[in-house]
Amino acid sequence: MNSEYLLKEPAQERSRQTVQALIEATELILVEDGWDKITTNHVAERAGVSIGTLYQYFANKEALIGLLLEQYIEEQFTELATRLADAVSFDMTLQEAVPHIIHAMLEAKMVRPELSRALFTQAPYFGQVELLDAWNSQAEPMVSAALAARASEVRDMDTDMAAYILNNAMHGIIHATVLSRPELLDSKELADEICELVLRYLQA
Amino acid sequence: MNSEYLLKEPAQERSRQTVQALIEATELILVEDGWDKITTNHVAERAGVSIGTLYQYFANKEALIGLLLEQYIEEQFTELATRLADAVSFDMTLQEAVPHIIHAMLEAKMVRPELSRALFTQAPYFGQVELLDAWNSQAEPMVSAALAARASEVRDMDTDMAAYILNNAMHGIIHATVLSRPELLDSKELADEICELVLRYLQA
DNA sequence: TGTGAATGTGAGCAATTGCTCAGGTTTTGG
DNA sequence: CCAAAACCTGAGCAATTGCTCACATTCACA
Repeated sequence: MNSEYLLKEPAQERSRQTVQALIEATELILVEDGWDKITTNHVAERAGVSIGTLYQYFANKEALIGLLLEQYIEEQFTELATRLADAVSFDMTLQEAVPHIIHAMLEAKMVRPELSRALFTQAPYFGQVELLDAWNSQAEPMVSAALAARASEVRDMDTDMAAYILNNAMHGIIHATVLSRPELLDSKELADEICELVLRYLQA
Repeated sequence: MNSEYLLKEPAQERSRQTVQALIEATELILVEDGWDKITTNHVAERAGVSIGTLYQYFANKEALIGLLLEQYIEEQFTELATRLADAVSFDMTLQEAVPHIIHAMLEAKMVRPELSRALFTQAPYFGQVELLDAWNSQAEPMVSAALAARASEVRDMDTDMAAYILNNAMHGIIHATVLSRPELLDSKELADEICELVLRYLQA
């Protein structure tokens, strides 16, 4: 718990569950009924909680969605980080490491796919651009640093620009796939082709 | 005029202008005040038209946005098609043609950038996935065919898959740039790097 | 010039929204 | 045990929403 989106920190276990119930109700309504069915009254009712209680922890409707998003993005990020830590080590060659990374990213997107999809199809991006920026401001330097560290294996390049390109190209592909071709997400064909794109871009 | 989003076809010039005024008011409100300020009353008022008139041509709020989107996407598409027809011919090599195409796509995105941005940051994707699919169902076969026609210049590949990858990778980059780094849109650096990505992916 | 079709009006309704507040219940800690 | 803090309740208000309908105006054209 603890977030800029919370009006006050729940101190007891009871209230911590209340807040979580509210977030889960928000998610459920978003996934099942869509963005414009998310109303404070509706969320409170679905969470089995009074509307007054909702307003003790959330300043307004936006805060509710803000916290849901924050949690989702953090989950995605740690999900990815875990898989990377498991599968990638520095004695791998670039040709070995890239497929693992691609695979990890595709797998991360398959966690809670309904929420992934709902977020992208239903949510107005209002206020989310900053969150995407926040994601990129974490991911891009990591990629850039990784590329710099492997300078001997890749062509001479502006690693910041390359990280920007790779990051957004991959997101574009994955994003489109989640939306329109979810069945492709765990296909070897797609993963292989993304690897091709990335490796060819990097190779000397 | 004439669209599935129109409740009835405006027959006289007067009503054609009314419908256009409503669409423009919708766009103005979206760009200036944001998605959730688009209310039928508000749109009608801003268009200088009675609310009753609005409901003679549009079944509901969604139709209003639907038509705006339809017009925007068509505009983007013809914009791109024109630039491509102007700049790309078949006696160009792949290395010559690709930069022109990239340039055309970046330039197309710079038309009505405020609307581009507003659409992506403000609009719930509800009902837009189909429109993106529609775009892709036009663009992907074109790219795929172009690749097939240049089979001698590119590596052996599944041209459908390659078109899918390239299309969405490019959109991912351009999309992110419109949102967070609009000043990069007409930079040579970005265009060059995208060319590098595409050409390296295609080359034998 | 007259008549029907096309177009336009706007007060206002039924429903919904975000949110408040005065007061009740539960938990904590001394 | 008890008081203060933490937590919870839900009726209901002010504002807004999408939308209707009875009626007025303008147009095409015979």
